[in-house]
Amino acid sequence: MSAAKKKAKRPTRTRAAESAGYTKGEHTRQRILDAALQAFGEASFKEVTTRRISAAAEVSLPTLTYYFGDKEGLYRACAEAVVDRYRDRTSGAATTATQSLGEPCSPEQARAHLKMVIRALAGLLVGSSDAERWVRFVGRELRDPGPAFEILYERLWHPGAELAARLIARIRGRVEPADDDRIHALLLLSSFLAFQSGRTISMRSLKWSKIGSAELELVQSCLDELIDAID
Amino acid sequence: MSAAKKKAKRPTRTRAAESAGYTKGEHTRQRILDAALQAFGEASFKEVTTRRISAAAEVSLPTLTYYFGDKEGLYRACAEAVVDRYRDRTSGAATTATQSLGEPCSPEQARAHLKMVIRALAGLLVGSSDAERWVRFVGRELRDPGPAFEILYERLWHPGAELAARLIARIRGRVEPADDDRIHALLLLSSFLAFQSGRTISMRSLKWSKIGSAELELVQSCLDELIDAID
DNA sequence: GTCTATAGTCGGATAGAC
DNA sequence: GTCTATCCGACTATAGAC
Repeated sequence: MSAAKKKAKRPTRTRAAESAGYTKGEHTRQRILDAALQAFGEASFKEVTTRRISAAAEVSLPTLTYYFGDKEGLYRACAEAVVDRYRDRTSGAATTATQSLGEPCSPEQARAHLKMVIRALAGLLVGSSDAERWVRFVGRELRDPGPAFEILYERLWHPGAELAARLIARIRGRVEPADDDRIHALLLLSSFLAFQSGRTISMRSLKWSKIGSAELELVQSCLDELIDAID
Repeated sequence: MSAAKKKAKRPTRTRAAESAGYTKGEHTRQRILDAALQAFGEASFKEVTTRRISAAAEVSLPTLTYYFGDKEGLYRACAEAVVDRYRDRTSGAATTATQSLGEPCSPEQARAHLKMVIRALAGLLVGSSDAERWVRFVGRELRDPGPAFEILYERLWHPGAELAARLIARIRGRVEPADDDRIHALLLLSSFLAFQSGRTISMRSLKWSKIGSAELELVQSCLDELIDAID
């Protein structure tokens, strides 16, 4: 509860071994982070135990403390890892779309960009198996704000939602997005998020045994229809 | 973990006092249920403590055991209470729409019915303040299946999603819903659910300080647009 | 860097009095 | 019906050896 140690005591690891690329410590740290990300994808901050994470990472309990200070520090580190990895994989479509907003852009171009952004999001979820867990992690934290809310909202959700809202505004011939555009963006992103986040129910409703690229393609064409309907 | 005591030991309360309407026990039981419903609306099964519920209901801890057997029994009782109360308040629009499916029905009639069902859902959320918590409870359980998943899926979600899918099929001139119709229904209901369930983020994105009937009206007109776009 | 051992807290459930 | 008292397991975090 002491407010001072925001960044935890993050191991110094200053001297030596930087030429080798990885110190042994960095490797351990990464294993812990992976295990934590997986765990926090499946359950909430309170539900996940540090014991479970340490077991999955095959380290002892105090090792988590050594690298991340406390449970909250580990949680925040997960959020930052998600933001980074997510950025790497969607920056393409996002920056293209963002650039297009700088110059004059026809409604149809904006529409195409919006579809592209949504497709990039969806593609992310098919390509890597753990991206599915990131979505659940992010969705949960945004619905029920916890220690990582600010990180995820400011660096992930807000930029994405704002981009979508601006594209929708352009589709409608506006420059600045109005409430109406933002609500549309919110519903669009929410439905996509909910579909992924609620895989269990989606699959059960549709009698699918998995959500592969074929299934996702169907969902995407529905989303495209929704985007085509804007205006 | 013993499979036998499905219904917990539910107090007998067989004899007498049925003419008075409520025994003292029923009143206590209800207070506990209300407190539990509120708590489970705000946090998950694991996160909520029985201690907190008993404190909120102003009874001692073993009293919960007396009425509901154990924590899971209480949780399931909450789910059943939600199903019942929800049914009471939306049966109007739902049965009207369901009946319309029995007889020949034009696409435009089906579209109007679908809008009506969505509006009934939304109205439920404005009318009573605790309905908002039911939505969070239901949404959480459906996303992350727990002890009450079957109850909520079979008696709440599935009927609703199937009704929506059938109405969408009719809008498109079909009789039996195809995958495409079901996906559309899923996205529609999900976006609505997500909007409510993620109030924090919705309000922050739109810079609203509350979600009252005026705000909900805006959301509904967006949803109407989405419904108008079907076909 | 990573461990074992343990302190201190809290949660679910039960025994048994009234 | 409702309570007080209590057991026992599981959790987070820390002390200190290696």
